[in-house]
Amino acid sequence: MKINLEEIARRSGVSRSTVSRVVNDDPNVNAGTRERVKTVIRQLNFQPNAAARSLASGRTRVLGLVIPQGVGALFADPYFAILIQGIASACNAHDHSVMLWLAEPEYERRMIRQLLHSGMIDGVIVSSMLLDDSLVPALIDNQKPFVLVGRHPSKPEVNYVDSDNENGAWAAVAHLLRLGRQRVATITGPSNMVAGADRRAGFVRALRERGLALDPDLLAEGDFTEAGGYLAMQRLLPHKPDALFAASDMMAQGALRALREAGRRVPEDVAVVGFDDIPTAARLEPPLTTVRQPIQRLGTTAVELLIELIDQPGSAPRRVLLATEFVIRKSCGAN
Amino acid sequence: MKINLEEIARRSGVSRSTVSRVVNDDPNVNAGTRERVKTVIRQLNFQPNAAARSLASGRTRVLGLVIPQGVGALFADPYFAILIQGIASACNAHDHSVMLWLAEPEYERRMIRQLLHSGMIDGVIVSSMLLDDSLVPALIDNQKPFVLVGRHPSKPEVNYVDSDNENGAWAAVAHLLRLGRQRVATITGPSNMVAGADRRAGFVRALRERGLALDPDLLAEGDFTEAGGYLAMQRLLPHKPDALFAASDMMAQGALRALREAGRRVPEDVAVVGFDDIPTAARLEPPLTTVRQPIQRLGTTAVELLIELIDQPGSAPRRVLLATEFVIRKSCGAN
DNA sequence: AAATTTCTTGGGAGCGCTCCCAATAGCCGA
DNA sequence: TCGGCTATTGGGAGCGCTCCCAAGAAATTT
Repeated sequence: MKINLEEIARRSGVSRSTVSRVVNDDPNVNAGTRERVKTVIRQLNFQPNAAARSLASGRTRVLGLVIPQGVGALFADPYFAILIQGIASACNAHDHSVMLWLAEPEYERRMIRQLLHSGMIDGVIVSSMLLDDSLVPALIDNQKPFVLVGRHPSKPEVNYVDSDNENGAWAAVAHLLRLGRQRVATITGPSNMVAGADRRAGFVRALRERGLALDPDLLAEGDFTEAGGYLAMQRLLPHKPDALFAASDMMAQGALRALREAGRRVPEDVAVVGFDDIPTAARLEPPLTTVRQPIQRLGTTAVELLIELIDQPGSAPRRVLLATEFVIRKSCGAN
Repeated sequence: MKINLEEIARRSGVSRSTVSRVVNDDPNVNAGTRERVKTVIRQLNFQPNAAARSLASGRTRVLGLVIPQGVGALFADPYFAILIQGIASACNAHDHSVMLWLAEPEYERRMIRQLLHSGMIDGVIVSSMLLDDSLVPALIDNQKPFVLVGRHPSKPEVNYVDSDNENGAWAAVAHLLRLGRQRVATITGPSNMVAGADRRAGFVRALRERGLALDPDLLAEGDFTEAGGYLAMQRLLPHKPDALFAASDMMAQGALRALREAGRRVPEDVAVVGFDDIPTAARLEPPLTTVRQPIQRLGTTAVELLIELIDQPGSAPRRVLLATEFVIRKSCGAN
């Protein structure tokens, strides 16, 4: 049996319009009528048709989530899983749904067209990893509301949520220096990702504040993966660092493996600090000192920002930096 | 400027109907006309309105993906990330989209209503972990096409895709026995998940085939997490196992940690085999022998099955078991 | 040459909802 | 008692598309 507004209306002796008002919590309905209609709705388990609704209203209550596919390797990092969880959870709480788009190069053109012109979604959350993403300009040109998870360096007018990567990194490195470490090395993220650049900036600033110069031999570029961290650490080893700041826990894990193989003790010979505080960080050997970033809150905040943006188009751009937390465990040699 | 079928029709000198035919690749269009229309469509970057389309046709070309929220801990396992990737990728290839639903208990009622009655999606993929899921009966009652990722034990009529967990586990344990191990222990998954039960069944069968009885002291229940594996191993240690089959790599990782702390050498004192072949398995200490399951293909297969099911409702239920692959590394003591 | 079939096209009738305006009923104060 | 208010309700007009039927043109048959 086909059940729609009209059917509910018939069964509760009112008009389609009144049922619509009840469904949408319009206050202009008599309290008794409202109850009567609601009862019928519950009885029939009625749910208004989403397509008809968005066709008539122009809103879908669906948010798009775009995640760069990259190599599948990136997915080994729990970061995305937790982010997705935060986003989905906030969407639930705000009665929205999430549509997921993995940005695979071969589908990108179609993806952008769908995102922008099909009317499927009201706004987009972009987990922005790459600096040269063609998606952001397209979104701006087409006035599609969107929020970046991760700061965007060049366009000042975009809305974003990010962890305070620079200060987080700064705190970690400052701590290592305060402990008396002399040769602090770093494994950075890829240079084309903002998060990597920001953490590196924090590293540099901490050195500067102590009057130390940046020794290029003590800086190795990684790719946020375990394997990348392992290789980077092998490049650093000949230069005898006595401390390491790795720009992600996955890379720190790889570095620990390289150190172990080389017979260096952690933290005695080399103190190690990571970034992220992924679930396994506390269970590494030794437990990893790290900078915790609130990944889940990154997601919920992005959703809230985006929904505001959809409700009030043209409001001033908003940028949110969430504080990180320095978590001391064994690997830095001070607890 | 508002651009729709009618507008494209006007600009290319044909009717709305003809444009619709072109958009939908209907063969009944003159080749010349088709080209003309396509040119205009490309020029204006036209994308048909999704809401109108599904309102008129009753199809949305959107698949729902339901993942049990559980404790966030589950998300630390790369399994879901890879599965999502497989599903999203296959959806792209078939010109569908994915809508993501994390099954949080407090939203479950609304979720089920939306899933079933809002017409938002054409079908559902359920990453079925729990035996007693109330979603499955609801889907059956409402004739919503759906596919389970993970075998369903009780309802024979449901469609599912799964890894061949039992044979995979059997192969691993048979290998350990063939190497001459006498006291093979296992850390199982939670008893309310089918994958856990199936892997345990494979373990038992391998023992039986060698005429060995199941020693309850050598069986500990875990929860597919690293921490769970660690605790389970501690319970097993007093019973002096000389080999371990862990029902997931994450649990194997925890077990390795417990063994290391207890001063047991792997593989000399205890040979260890995991299950999954997650990206980090090869980088554990020692590299983990494991049963690789094709997680990504689980996802793509589920999508293909579901789309078939949507196109041909009422076809015979289909069940697919994908073969696993035994991957030998250091931790089992034979390579 | 007429009749039939095939190819191609156009237009009407919805799909189920929201939005707007008009209509009715009930209420107030003068 | 009457005009003007407000509270509540009903119904028409789309939103942009698909589906179906019919019509004309072109091609084929007899």
